[in-house]
Amino acid sequence: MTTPFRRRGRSDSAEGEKVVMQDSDFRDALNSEQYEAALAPDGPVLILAAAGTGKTRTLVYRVAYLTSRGVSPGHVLLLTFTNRAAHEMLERAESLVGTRAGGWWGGTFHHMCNRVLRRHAASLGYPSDYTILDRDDSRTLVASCVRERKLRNKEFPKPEVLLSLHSAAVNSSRALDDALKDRFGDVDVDVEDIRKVLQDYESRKRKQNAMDFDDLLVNGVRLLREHGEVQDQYQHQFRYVLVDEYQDTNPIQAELVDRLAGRHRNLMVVGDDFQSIYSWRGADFRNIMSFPERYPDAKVVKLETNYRSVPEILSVANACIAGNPQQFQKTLRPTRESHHKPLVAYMPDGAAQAHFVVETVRELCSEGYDLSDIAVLYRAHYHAMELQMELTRQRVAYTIMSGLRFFEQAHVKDVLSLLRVLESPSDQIAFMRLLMLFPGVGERTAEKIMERAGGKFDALDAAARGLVGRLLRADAALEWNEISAIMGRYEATGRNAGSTMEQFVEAFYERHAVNTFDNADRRLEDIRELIAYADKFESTERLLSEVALMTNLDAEAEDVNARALSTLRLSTVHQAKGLEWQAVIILWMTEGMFPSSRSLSESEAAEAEERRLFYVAITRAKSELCLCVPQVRRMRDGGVMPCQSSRFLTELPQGLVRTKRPGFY
DNA sequence: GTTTCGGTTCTTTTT
DNA sequence: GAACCGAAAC
Repeated sequence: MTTPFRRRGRSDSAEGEKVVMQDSDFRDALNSEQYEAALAPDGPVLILAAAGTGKTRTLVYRVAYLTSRGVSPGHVLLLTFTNRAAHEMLERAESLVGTRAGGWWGGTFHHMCNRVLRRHAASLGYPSDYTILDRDDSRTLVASCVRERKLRNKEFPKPEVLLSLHSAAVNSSRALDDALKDRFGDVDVDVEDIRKVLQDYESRKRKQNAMDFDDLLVNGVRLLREHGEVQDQYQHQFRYVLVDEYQDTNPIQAELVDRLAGRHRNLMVVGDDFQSIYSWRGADFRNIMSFPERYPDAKVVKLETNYRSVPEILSVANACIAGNPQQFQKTLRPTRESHHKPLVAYMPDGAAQAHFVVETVRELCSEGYDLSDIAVLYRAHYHAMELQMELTRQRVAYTIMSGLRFFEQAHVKDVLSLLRVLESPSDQIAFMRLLMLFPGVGERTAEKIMERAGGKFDALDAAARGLVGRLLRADAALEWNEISAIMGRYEATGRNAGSTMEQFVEAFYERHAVNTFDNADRRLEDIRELIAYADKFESTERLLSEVALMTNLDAEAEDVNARALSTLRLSTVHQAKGLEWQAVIILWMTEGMFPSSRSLSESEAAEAEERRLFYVAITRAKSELCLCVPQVRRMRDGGVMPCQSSRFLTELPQGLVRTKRPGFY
């Protein structure tokens, strides 16, 4: 699908030079639906883009269109949910238009807020060098609040639960009570204690000048709401606001968008209510449903022509989603030639499923597909454990979009904690983490040391470092002194993150890792990568905030690798959103697994969301789709649990799929 | 009183 | 794998 002007954008245009695009360029590159959307006049626009209908393409051409009309890049804001989506969009737009990077404002909601808050933090009473807490940091902090209030009996909810309650309340701007009621119903919980702990959490974040992911959004909106002059500034700046995956916005994000676009009202939102799969983190697809009411003059364009999948796959997708209530009606219209029907394979158990997948992958390869054309998708990471072992045994190369993100791994966080301490004296979480690396220091001792240091630790202050050394036991103090020397040199090296981490690893962490982890080699390899990565940043502070927000970085890096190295791709359905493969295999299409029984028990609306998730999974496939249904689950204790076919399969009309029963003898 | 170690259990989805 | 728990070790 190379277009003439994309090549022109790459080769003919010098830096910053604009490529003039004419109406015929757009007509040639877009179908009539896409054309109508991309060249829509000013004002609010809602694009309902069903799966595989060229949504990104349309947005990219919208940006090109604006540019060709002389809109300066600095006046365009492009919001997406993932870093990957942002990169893809900006890259494609750049290659089309020929403008060099750095023009448009583009990125995730969290990035956008961070960028704005760094500039205006003072208005909200934060210093501009606030730290960002990732999920693990937040958990640690909540756990510490619980411990402090001596609530550690079994009845009290775990930190994760407390956080998700808090987040649910914050993201949908509701009272904690409502969130509690949703979660626990009439189960007896101590509301007061929960409230107190969460208040402690809030005040400790403030004291440490830290924001968690939710704070970035909440404070971003608060800044605009409470400071008219700041809101004015950005409303003027962003003459055009484009939002991708609008169906996944939560109320805070929707407010942010409304405010930013409030002046010029050139707001284009793109989404597909069928693909709304993030309600558990506050996303509300009613945002997209009610867009035409909130913007009565909105132009609505539907993209329904599907370029991705063969008709047989689209029939299954259309049938699967038809039963969901309250959605915009859209039907995927195929453009591709007819192919064979999707396959439903019944096998005895998980082991047979793993075998079957390997076999199927080999067959597909012998039919001419490359390994990188194939993906295995599943509802939850643990569904793929057995398959991972089988792939390793059979030497099939695969990359996994893992559940544990690169920057959340213990060893990476350990090394980064040194930088965090150096950059912000009030970062208690990082200081505690650093202390606990030393022998004989656990939670209690670390807390005591921090108290003695006055709740702060200025790593650039030799006296403060000396004090900590004296509070450690002898063997730990020896090691501390070496680290102390490295901290002392930090300023002199020009605050060089890479070399500081390098020294830290050499003087201390390498030994520590070997003694702590059985796979120290691999972890140290990660750290070397981290050190190399750090060199790309102009300052340590930039590195740290990027790291907190780019938890997905490895997935992106791996994405490139997988394509280059030709490996099979394993991924959750959530992480596969926005991607496509020639062949898709979906695991564990059984009741309890997909739909997940856990999520069904959470809320009434869960079944509809699981069905949308299944829809997302199916619509990733271009030509081949295979659904696996193991008949039993073997439990750890040796027990056997019979599995029923997923309701998403049994409710399909007759005749849409082929069936097969491999592995039965 | 704390830390550390070994064994056991259970895995949703993410910025 | 990692989080949790109980018991041994410091």
